[in-house]
Amino acid sequence: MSEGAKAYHHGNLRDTLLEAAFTLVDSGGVEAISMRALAREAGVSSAAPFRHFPDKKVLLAAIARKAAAELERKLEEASANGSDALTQFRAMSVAYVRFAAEHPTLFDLIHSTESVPAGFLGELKDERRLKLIALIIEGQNAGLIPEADPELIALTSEALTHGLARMIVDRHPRLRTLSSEEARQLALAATHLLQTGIGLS
Amino acid sequence: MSEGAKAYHHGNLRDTLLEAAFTLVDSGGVEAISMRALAREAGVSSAAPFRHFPDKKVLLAAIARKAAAELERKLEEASANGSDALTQFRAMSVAYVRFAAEHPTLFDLIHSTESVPAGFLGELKDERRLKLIALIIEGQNAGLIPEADPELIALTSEALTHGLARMIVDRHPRLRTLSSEEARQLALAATHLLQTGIGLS
DNA sequence: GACGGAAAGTAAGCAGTGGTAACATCGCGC
DNA sequence: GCGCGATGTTACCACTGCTTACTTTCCGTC
Repeated sequence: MSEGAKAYHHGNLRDTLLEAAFTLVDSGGVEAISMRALAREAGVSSAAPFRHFPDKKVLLAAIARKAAAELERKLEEASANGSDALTQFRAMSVAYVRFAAEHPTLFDLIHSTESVPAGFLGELKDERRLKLIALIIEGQNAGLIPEADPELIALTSEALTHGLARMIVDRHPRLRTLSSEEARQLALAATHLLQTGIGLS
Repeated sequence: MSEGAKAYHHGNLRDTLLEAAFTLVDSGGVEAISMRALAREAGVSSAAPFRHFPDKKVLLAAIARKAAAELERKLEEASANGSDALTQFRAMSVAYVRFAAEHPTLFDLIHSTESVPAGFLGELKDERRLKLIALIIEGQNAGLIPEADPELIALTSEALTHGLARMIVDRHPRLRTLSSEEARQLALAATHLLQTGIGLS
């Protein structure tokens, strides 16, 4: 097709829409997007998007999926740099909180019930949980982590990091206006506290 | 006004709307309500609600406020039964997670950024944080809690319980379909783990 | 008790939304 | 080269939040 004349068919509308929606959600939240606005921006009629996404929820799910993949990539990347199991474990916690601080609306979307038909994303989280448990066991075998129920340790640690992340996203009074570097420090301090224990009986 | 004839003025539209909206959100989430539907249900014209709530966000904020008050009441109630500071501290954590498990959409609304102009609710959370810190110091004075930075302990504990609550609300693969009794047990186990520590250096 | 303004309701309408149906056009495989 | 499925388009529907202009009621003041 020629450059100047706009073709009847867009070419790769699906990707264009997804990309635009992704950055819009990242910067302005879910409420910032509408099918029609996306269509307008892509220079296409308002019904066109529905050829690629049966309804809005499916679009949101696709965005969530993309965001989750991105998060997973960063977790992967973070843990890859660690030598021993414990360091990897910590690095993943920090990366998780950091992602939430840097992309709050995407983080929110990933976990919003509506957008997820409990399929792909659930599996992703499940996979990560298994990796976490594997890391813990590895750490236990290496004598770095004492013998407690790995599942409970994983769950508690997940809860702590997820909680920190959520408190940041939810603008907890103590944590609002937090840089990602501060988020890193906080995550480290909290996980350290978890690891050493408060010391109660 | 007579009983049978419907009066021009509703009488207490504001409360009626708020109540209806509250239970609707509780059972079906934020998306389940619309100004017009509420008006219809109250037997009133679609413009009437705007006499009492300037816009939808204000309505949602009012609901969030009500839900937050309810949550606070339950926390109060839970801690009132405890004898020592530590027991009260634990009871509050459990009550918090329990509320999330029982009223996920309300819990979500309370923390959703949109609905809250960072005023009343922020103060509530702040107040609770102060009470938590006070409890910790009290526990430290009584020899129940060792001498670590009370603020950090409070924040970590808050993160843990908030994280558990959120994981339940967000339908974490491991925690979906969780009864409120199971939520109680989990909260206890996790806080116990936090308190005794995993034991890492 | 009349009365006048504020409070609380109404009808009508606007712009915008998600979504559907019927029709148009393109491009690829036979 | 043609036919069909994928991908567009236009026109529409029901619905939403919200506003404007008008009406009715209540309630305090004289």
